[in-house]
Amino acid sequence: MNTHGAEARTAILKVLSEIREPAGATRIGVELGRAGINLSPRTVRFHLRQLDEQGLTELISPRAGRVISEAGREELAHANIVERVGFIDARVDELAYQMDFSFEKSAGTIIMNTAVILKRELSRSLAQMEPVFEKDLGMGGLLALAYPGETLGRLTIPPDCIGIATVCSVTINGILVRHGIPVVSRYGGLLEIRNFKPVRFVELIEYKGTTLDPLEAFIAARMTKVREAARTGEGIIGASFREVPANARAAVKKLHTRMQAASLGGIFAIGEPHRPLCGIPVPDGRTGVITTAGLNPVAALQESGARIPLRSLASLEDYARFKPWRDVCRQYRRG
Amino acid sequence: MNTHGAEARTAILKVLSEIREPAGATRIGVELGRAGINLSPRTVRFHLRQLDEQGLTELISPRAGRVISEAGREELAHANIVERVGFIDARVDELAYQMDFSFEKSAGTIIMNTAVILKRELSRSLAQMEPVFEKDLGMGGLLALAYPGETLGRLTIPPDCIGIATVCSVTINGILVRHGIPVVSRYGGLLEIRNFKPVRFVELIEYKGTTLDPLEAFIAARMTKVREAARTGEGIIGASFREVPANARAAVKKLHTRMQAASLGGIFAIGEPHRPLCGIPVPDGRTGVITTAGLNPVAALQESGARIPLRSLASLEDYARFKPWRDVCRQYRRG
DNA sequence: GCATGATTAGGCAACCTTGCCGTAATATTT
DNA sequence: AAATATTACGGCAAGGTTGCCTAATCATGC
Repeated sequence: MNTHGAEARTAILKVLSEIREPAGATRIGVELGRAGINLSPRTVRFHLRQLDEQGLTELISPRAGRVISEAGREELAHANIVERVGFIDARVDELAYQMDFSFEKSAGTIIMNTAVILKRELSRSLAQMEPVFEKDLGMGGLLALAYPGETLGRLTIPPDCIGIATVCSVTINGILVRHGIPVVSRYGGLLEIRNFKPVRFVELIEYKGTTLDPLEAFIAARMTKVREAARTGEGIIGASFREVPANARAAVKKLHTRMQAASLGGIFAIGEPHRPLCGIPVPDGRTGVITTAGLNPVAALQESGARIPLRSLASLEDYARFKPWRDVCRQYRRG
Repeated sequence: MNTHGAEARTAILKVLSEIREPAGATRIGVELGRAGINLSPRTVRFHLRQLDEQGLTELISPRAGRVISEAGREELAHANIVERVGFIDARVDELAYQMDFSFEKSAGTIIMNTAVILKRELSRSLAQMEPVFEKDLGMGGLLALAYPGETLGRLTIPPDCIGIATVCSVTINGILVRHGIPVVSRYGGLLEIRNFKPVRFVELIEYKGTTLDPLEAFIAARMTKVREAARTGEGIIGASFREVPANARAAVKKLHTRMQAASLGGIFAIGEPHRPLCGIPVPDGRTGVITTAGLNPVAALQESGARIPLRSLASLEDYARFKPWRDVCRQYRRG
């Protein structure tokens, strides 16, 4: 990406001003990556030196890196940066960065999706969702219900309705990132499965190029066949495609085991380094990872006819608020 | 885009092998652009000379350009190019290139979208669609119906159903391209309108990064407010965002007038060179163009409750098959 | 207090990208 | 047929991008 220089430099200034502490080229490079600007650390250093010469940045020490100078802030204020229109990838990274679930404490925040159904539909709805959890086609095995007047993130449940919260698969990003594994969320899509195994993606939308969550779109458009998938092992479910560094492959597998222990397992497949996974090519040095959509159980509901308002990547929520799906279902049957 | 060199060169070879005639750097650059690889003519020449040196291409004459050599074909066969997964932008360009409507003859093929409704719903459906055509929120004013057993592209109308064909806004691309104006289809989205004028895009999906037509997704997910838009002038309609060279701005305006004369007017707004249009930034040297979705009338139907199978970018169809919407509606009322 | 390891910076070199401009071959017009 | 216009090529130069490698600096552990 030959990022017309000046552009790269303002981006660097911006990062530096947001970090608020000295940073080196590596760190800055990572932050730039979040904004969709991919530059090697060396290139960042190249530009940093020019910024130094212009007096816009200052070298603190060859250990700490640089900070933005007063002149740099000035410059940044003048350079009117056209803000991006709010594409989903930004939100994904933001939420993944904010969540703070920890295995050690088995506590913290995770990212959730929400849906709202009518109170009188609850029994039928849980029955629809059960097989999806049973066959592990959702994101882990947790579920939360919210009653009228309660809130799920910024959503308040209206009278006669029930809020359903599922764990969003972006929670996986959050966990990986917290363990030092950078994750790129590439596509949301529809995954064909056969014998409960992934076969190929039939539709894809790139996170980078959409303001609407792809999974939300696919489910709202009723393009899934989650019920059938849960019943027969063949069908079409929501899934997303991520990329991790090839050398982090083992670490990801290990973390996945721990996630499963916390009922947060949602990794459906991990590819080989630089090998296409389910038809999706992977750049050199990276490995593809497929995660199942947290909304899959809700997709099953949608398929059964109801029109359900749903929101993926809704907000952060406390891990403690979620319960194993079996418990939720059992509890409801009793009460 | 620092296209790792070798990659650029194989891409050039591929273009050259598909063109089947001598071509210069400019021509090759345009073709590369279609594949999402943007290189300046000069850069293409740079690589061409290297290909010459490797004996993979051959200079015919400094007027005609180059051809691929036998060795070049060999090389190309070895370089296994991972084919892209079938993103929409490719289909857009393909269809735009294939259609051959001509103003002079007022005949030829155009690109259509299809939808299928129940026969008994026809009357109500036409009534729903009328205001949308009336207020010019669709793509032009043409419409075609197909009865059971007839076909629309590869779609055969089932018993008791009626097929509805509308003109796809990609037809505009086709017309512009045929008049030498290269068009880039950037986003499909939802456009907020006020007072029948475009205000801003509320959702966007990049054509380059999706396998599902964005408009199809938005309409199927019932995110439009076309009925309201037609009734009150305020609402949310399907629209797409295109880019044309800044210096073609006048030519586009002129062509739009002719399109309107052929009932194919669908350009909703043309921006200023390099100026953001409805919140979307435009690269230097280009101008933004907003076109209304051909499916907007069908979106109005969908909003009214029915669940309508629809397909955008369905196929080519003869211009003669379409009739002015007023005629279609009148004819149906009589019969 | 000193060795070790991690992190950062920057020199060097190779290569990619591109604007500008002059030259050459061919089409088109007069 | 000659003049003009068009189109393509490639030299030149400036600048972006990046891998490789070495030096400086700081935290940490012995």
